[in-house]
Amino acid sequence: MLDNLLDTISNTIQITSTDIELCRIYFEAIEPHRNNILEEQEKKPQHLYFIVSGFMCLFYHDENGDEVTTKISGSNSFITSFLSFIHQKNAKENLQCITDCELLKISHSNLVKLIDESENFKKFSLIIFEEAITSTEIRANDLATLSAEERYKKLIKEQPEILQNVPVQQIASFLGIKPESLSRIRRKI
Amino acid sequence: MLDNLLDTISNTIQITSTDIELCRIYFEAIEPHRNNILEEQEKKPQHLYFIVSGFMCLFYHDENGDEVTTKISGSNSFITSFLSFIHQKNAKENLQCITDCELLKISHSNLVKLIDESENFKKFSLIIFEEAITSTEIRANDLATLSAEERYKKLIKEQPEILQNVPVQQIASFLGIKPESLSRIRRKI
DNA sequence: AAGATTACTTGATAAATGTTAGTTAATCAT
DNA sequence: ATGATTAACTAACATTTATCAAGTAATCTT
Repeated sequence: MLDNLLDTISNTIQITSTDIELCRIYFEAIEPHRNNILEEQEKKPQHLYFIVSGFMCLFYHDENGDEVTTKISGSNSFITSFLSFIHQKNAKENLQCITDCELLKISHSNLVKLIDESENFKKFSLIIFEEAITSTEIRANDLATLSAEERYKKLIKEQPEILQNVPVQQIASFLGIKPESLSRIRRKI
Repeated sequence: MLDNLLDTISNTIQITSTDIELCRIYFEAIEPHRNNILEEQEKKPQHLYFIVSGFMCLFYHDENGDEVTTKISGSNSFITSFLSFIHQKNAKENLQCITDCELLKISHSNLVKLIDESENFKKFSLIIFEEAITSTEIRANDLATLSAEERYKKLIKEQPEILQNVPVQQIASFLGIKPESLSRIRRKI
């Protein structure tokens, strides 16, 4: 499991054998099942998660109690309520497993230690958070400028695995449309 | 002009007379005219701006060359291409004056100094950046869950001054709709 | 395995938004 | 000030998306 993490990290930055040892110490492997909620809305996010295998999402309940999916991630990516995690404030979203997952998690305090002990991880964690923020900006701009169909096509192109692994309802919510509309778009294409 | 800045800061954190002195040193007053572009797409953002009076926006040119407005701000708020500014990378947006403006600007290197010399400003700048990110998240969620009319009503409620000061085209772009649709919504309400 | 529940699809219709084009109003340049 | 350009509004029509209701498929529970 750790190998996936190390591979992903080394795709972005150079890491030393000490860094590898630090990962071994600070990351913990867990294998939660489908539908498990690992972090909750209105609570401080405890961990940053690396997805070795499986799919996870962030969602919140709106005024009507409906679930709104704000992020969907698959293998070899990091996920948490990023901004809330960084500042250790209450999260606005729940973090949930969409499928059974193999994860590596690190607590906020251990991440602080890790960053403290390794300049490489300092750099790397900045990149992760930066990417998370950038992807939110891109989501906003896509919602503002693309039609539902264009957003769906873009999703297929960029993360095709999502189609086989994530329920239509969640994909629709993430795309900002109703499940019925997504059904229609899928049939048409 | 500095008073507006100091008032705004002290709404959020406690500041000392030393802090006030630091502001005097590091912030520079400028009065750019309507339509002036202060920071450009594909270049490193040079400054963080505090709007004493006037309105500013961030926009980018999409594939078709159309302008997409991603942020509109008025008096007593901070604006720049936040993420790019923080990491001193090329901006994805232009920063433009919508009206004639009175601004206070601080360069990236001076902000670093300011943060270094005052724990209060360190805290405060974190809050500014956090708010910028949060507002992007809210924009994305609004675009995903609200109708054009609901988004417009929300904008009226939260920033009514925008209506009198920002061209319809830019408001429409920010709301993710066509100017004609916004015209219709305005007439109806 | 059988029934109950939930997820997905389909169809008919309504509502919202986009498109095109023309008109009026506002702004700009000389 | 005047004509030229740009912005905003309006209307008719087209397209997209939502809503409601029903049917089928998949999953869960016992």
